[in-house]
Amino acid sequence: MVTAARTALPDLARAESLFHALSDATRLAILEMLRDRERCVCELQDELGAAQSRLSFHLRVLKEAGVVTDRREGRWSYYKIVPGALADVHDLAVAMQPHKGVLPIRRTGSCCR
Amino acid sequence: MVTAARTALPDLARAESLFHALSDATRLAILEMLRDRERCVCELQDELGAAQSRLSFHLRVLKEAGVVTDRREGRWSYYKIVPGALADVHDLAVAMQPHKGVLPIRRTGSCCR
DNA sequence: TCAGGTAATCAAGAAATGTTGATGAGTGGG
DNA sequence: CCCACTCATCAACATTTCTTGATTACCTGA
Repeated sequence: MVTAARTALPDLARAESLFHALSDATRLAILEMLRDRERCVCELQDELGAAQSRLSFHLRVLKEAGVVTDRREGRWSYYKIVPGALADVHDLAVAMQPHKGVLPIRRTGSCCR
Repeated sequence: MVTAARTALPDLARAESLFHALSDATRLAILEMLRDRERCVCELQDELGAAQSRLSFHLRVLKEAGVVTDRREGRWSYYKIVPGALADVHDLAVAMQPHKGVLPIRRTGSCCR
């Protein structure tokens, strides 16, 4: 659990869920397919060779993390990337960079306690 | 599993492991602490109020993902962020951005198959 | 209205991940 | 040499995540 305290990460839960959404091969493959245009589930199904319920599961994870949105059209659901989501990932990576001005290593006899 | 095919992600496994390393609150808290300077395990332990074996577990995940490195000094192990790792995250986020030139939605009667 | 196509949801099981407490290895002070 | 300290590793368990197959709901064309 870890209590947040003050942190450079504006929203810890958001970071967790974003990174988790991107931490799976199936989901990365989906995103790769969505990079040029939106797709319906059955297209993803065909190209990725994955079961429909499996795609539904992963699409849900992506959607709940705000990485994709869906749009219903007739029988089909079209999914596309939310560009801002990847911008957020980008920003998080920047925010997590170690500070440039490297502090001198503390040389206090004992390490802690 | 999902067969890779050609993908914009240079190394899918690397992306998976990087994002997975960042998808946990404890690990993000550790990274937050390592942002200004390196730390020994017991410092992390004290500040985060986490059991030692738990920190060891998470530090290993971060290390195997190439996000941190460790350095032994006497009894202590000091961990610090590998700056290039976050640069990689940054680059991945950029590489995954949807294409700017949005292709027209295909209007071919049937969706797929 | 009915049949077939598309996709979300569910339950059950499998697999991966995280937590805890215990043990053991290496280090260094006394 | 001994003891306390730091830390990695381990086994056992708890929890979460993923996969699969079945069911359900909805839409559309005939």
